Amino acid sequence: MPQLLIADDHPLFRAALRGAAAEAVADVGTCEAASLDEVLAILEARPDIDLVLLDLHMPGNHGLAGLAAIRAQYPAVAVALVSANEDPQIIRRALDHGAAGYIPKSAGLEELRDAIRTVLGCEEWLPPALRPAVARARSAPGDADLAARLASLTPQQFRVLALVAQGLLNKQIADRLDVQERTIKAHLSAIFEKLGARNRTQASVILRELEISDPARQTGE
Amino acid sequence: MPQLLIADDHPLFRAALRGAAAEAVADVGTCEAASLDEVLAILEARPDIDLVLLDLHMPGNHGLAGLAAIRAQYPAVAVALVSANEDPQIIRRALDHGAAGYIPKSAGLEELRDAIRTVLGCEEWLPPALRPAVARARSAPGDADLAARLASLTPQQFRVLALVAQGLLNKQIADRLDVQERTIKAHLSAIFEKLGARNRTQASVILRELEISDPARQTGE
DNA sequence: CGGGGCATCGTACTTTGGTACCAGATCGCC
DNA sequence: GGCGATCTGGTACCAAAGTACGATGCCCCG
Repeated sequence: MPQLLIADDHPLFRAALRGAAAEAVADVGTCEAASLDEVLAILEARPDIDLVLLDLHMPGNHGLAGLAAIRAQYPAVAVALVSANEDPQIIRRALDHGAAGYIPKSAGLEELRDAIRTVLGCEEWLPPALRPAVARARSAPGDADLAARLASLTPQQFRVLALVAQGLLNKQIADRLDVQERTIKAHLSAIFEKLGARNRTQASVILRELEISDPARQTGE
Repeated sequence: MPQLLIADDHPLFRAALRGAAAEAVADVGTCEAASLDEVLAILEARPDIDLVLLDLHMPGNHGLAGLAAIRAQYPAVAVALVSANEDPQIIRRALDHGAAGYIPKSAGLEELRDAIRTVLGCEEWLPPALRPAVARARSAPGDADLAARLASLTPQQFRVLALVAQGLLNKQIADRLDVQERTIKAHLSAIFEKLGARNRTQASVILRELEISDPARQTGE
């Protein structure tokens, strides 16, 4: 019985996704989250989750940071993004960062069902209308590389990086994760090595590059 | 003779703004820039600039960072933002951060002329259609505070902060600004004090909060 | 002319960050 | 069982960051 986590801050839209999932797959279990923190907490508590439907823009998740966090901490979980944005460049970036699918909020019920079924079957799904454009879209320079670097982080390393990017001291991070400061230092050395950074500030910059994904540049002008 | 700096990465739109400015004010001098770096270079070279028309989204300037940079480094220069985004919340934030006006790209020639005249006369200008909505919009919590803190930075301190946020070492920043490392440390202590940060990473986080202002998030859902 | 803000730099010190080299424990997998 | 990856930690050392006293000169403004 496949387990689905629906992450969106709009209750109505969550209900719509839940309905589509129930119609798409027999005996599907669903749970819901309204913020990125909730998503990570649920994933931690329930290792049986197979798929996350993740809103690109929800509290705690601006851009691709949430996707990268889930991919790094729970590599076995598939993530399909849900967003109003239909820019092929953004979709390209999402796929580069390991998204299993990309569902526009403008999708109809039929498309929604198809998408959920496909992604649960471990296949990639894109809106049919956008497939050619996405195929044409070039990956952002260095973006695939960035994705590979971030994906190479172990779950614990990703948590450390996230706390570093908030400006915490090593000691504070150690307390938060319930380990010794020495261990944090070990993780950080590995993180710098993998990301090609030379100090914590540069590593923070790299992580924050995911948070921008600036749709306005392409669509807003 | 008022001096105007037009900052937009689209040559056609620069031409339109230049034309409107010429019609709006007799004997106006204009120059142009296509990136934030150019803007700052021109402001450095020409202290006679009175007003900058600044695109919200141009190379090197994603969001309000460019506005804050100009306000901190050249407090005497007025800055009017130009953007396709018409979200009252964003406009509110821009005003909180010291913008002299906000010109939507959908504005007609008549509005454009009016806007340039008004702002050059040291008065605030907003698109008439949006004035009530902006007046109603509450400032983002802590945003006015953030603006005050950033505005209290001296020009040199702002440059130091910008370099810190890129992950540079104190020594590298010192070389870049052609001073001793000790001086950078002095600036950083002052910056931490003003921003309420306790280390360089936290200061970077504060600076990067300006880079968001993501139109698609508010309008696209 | 005095005061204040700004920028510059000096010495000495403490704290934090980061590296080098190392090793035990666990777990999944071939 | 053996292998590799991950997480954990220990000692030691050096570099960088940040603080605490200080100081000089400049420029603007009342």
